Amino acid sequence: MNAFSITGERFLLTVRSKKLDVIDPQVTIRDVAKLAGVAPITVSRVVNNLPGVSPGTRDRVNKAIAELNYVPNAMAKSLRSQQSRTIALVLTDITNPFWTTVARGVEDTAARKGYNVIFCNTDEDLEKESKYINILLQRRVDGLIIAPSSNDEQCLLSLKRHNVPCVLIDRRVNGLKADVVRSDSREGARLLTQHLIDLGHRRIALLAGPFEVFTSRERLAGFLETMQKNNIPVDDGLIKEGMFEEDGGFQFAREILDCSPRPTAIFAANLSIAIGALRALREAGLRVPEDIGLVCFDDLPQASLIYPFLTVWAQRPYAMGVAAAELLLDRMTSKTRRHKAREIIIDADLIIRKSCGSELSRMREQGER
Amino acid sequence: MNAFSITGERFLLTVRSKKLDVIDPQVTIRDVAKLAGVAPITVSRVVNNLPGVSPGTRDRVNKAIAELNYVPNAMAKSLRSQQSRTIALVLTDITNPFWTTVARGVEDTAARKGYNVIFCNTDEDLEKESKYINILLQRRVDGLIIAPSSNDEQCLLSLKRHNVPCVLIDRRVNGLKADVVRSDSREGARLLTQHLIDLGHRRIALLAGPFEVFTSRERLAGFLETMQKNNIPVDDGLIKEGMFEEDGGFQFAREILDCSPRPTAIFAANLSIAIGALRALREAGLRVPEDIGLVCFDDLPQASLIYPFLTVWAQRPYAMGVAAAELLLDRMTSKTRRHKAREIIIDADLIIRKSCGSELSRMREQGER
DNA sequence: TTGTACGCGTTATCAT
DNA sequence: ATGATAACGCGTACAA
Repeated sequence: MNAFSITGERFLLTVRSKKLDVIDPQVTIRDVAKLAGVAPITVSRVVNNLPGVSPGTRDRVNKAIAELNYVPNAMAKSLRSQQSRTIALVLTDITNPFWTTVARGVEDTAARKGYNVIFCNTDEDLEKESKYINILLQRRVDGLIIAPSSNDEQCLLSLKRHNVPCVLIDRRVNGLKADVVRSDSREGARLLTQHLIDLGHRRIALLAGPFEVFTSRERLAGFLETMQKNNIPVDDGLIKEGMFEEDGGFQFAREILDCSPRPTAIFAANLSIAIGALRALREAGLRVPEDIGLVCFDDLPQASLIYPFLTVWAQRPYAMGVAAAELLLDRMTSKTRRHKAREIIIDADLIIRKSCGSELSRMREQGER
Repeated sequence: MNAFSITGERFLLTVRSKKLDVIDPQVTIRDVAKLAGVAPITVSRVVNNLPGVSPGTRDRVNKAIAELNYVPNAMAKSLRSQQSRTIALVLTDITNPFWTTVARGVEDTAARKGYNVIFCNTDEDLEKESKYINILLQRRVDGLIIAPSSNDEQCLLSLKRHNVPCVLIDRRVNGLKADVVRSDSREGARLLTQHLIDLGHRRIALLAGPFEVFTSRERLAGFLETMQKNNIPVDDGLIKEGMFEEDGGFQFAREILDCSPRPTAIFAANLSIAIGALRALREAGLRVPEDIGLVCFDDLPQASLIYPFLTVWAQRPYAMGVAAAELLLDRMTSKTRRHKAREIIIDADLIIRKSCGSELSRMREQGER
């Protein structure tokens, strides 16, 4: 190697590059130092705006940086500093408008504080989830926000073991003491159910999400509580457990329409399910709310326009994303990693659009009794 | 330091950790090696499933890994291997269903090949864009997929300079020779316009996106071409340039409704604009398509249900995401970085939902002439 | 104000 | 089959 030093550093550099099979030579802090005639550490000080560099030197260094198009290597920096300035967002499906908006909240917040976001879709699949977590652990993400796809705490425990700050979003995991940002699903379910009951509905179908998921159980609980409180018997045949997906909503709505007496209203556990159900209703020639009531969780910005009839429990996914990211960043930067788990409940709104029960459905129901 | 060696490595390890102010000691390949009684490189071989390790040794190493909960450090690996196994996705707004779906396509494809995805929202803001690109350059992402927010090639040139493979998605940048994955906006605009014309419309308003954006110009071009081809004069007052956002659509639609004679149809450059316009139309008490025609770019999975009246040019964002990721990964892994730029055009479909011109609007138009 | 020496956790290279 | 050594690019600790 020393033989090359006669020809100067640039040549040596090229040789090194060839060995690594890279076409463009990586310009390192050392190259800049050489060109500016200073030590690497001085360049480091300039790049990071640290004190202790004379204006003249600073200038020379900056010129060298510009000339060489030097871009600091964040990976090397991370290796040294033991922080990647990266967080991960693990959710079920970015395609769902709810998660999309959460993601935007997280990214905005992270970016503001100088963090980048890696996102992962688990599709509610535990295997994918644990695979991702493993990878993220290897990546040494500084923290992660996750919507756990089940109650299995295994994956999450491995995060704890490795001391990776973690915020659960939207869902709690039973028995796991961890930070959570969510909205009050039980309360939402209570209000939606009560709304239907107030409109005169008694036979109400629940198209639920997977009970493996906390949020889903909460919605079920809120529904049952409220039915009970109003002394309305619950027909188990009208409770369907499925994925938080459109196809399930479609399928179940169909099945439910075959029940007799037919339910006069449907409570969909989220918007996807509601949309699927809506498809089935249209197919059956039923109008909402004239012929059958429909309420659900989640909203869309354009919902008033698109679904002028749909009463919803509108969570605030953007706020949830922001809150989760802020809590996480807080955990990451706080000196002490020992702390009590926090649970942040983000407000949500009951948005009542048109009455979901009409005279018609009320009459029909009375006839059924 | 040597003083501690009497007490064994574990203690030494703890001491080091204290210095770094980390609670949980980082378990390194060396710790595993010590415990298994082998050299670090041997552990490396086991972890990476390389040959040249006897079954017995492999076993001992695996046991040590399990006991210590060793997780390889991907940053160190990256530093060494000069690849981060990370790609970036830079788009305007993940909240837009079109981009959401692109993102999903990209992530699925990347994950399949062992890459993670960092996503960034530029909001069509050049400053944000170049800031992100700079950060991603520092991060040494192995490649990036970007929807450029303008025709400014500066940011992108810096990518070229540093030899970072890059695929443009949805939009070309004039004068920049680069890989692109997009759909044929001009053709889509032609077909949508012709569709309106065939229905008898002659006064058609165009609510366009920013002409700074390639896609937007293409849609304008297709519109103009088709009008011209049909010998229909174009009223400049009926062409509005705005963002690809709902509020603009709302605003412009209002303005356009004040024109006299009022246009009989609206061509919205994307779905957000169309939704905004729809709001304005409803406010004005106009129904689609009975009172006014409306067509647009982009579709939603549920569109048939939600907008049973809306004729659209349905691009295939998922396929676009997949294609972009595949092209990018291909560029990244191909030995030779010199190549001709490729342009991949992803099919799209004209989805005609109900007639967008009715007898009513045709009659009104004739009366106007 | 500026520089030297070393270590962050891996792996390529070469030697045994 | 296994290991010693060096290097990836940067920043801390300490010295000058």
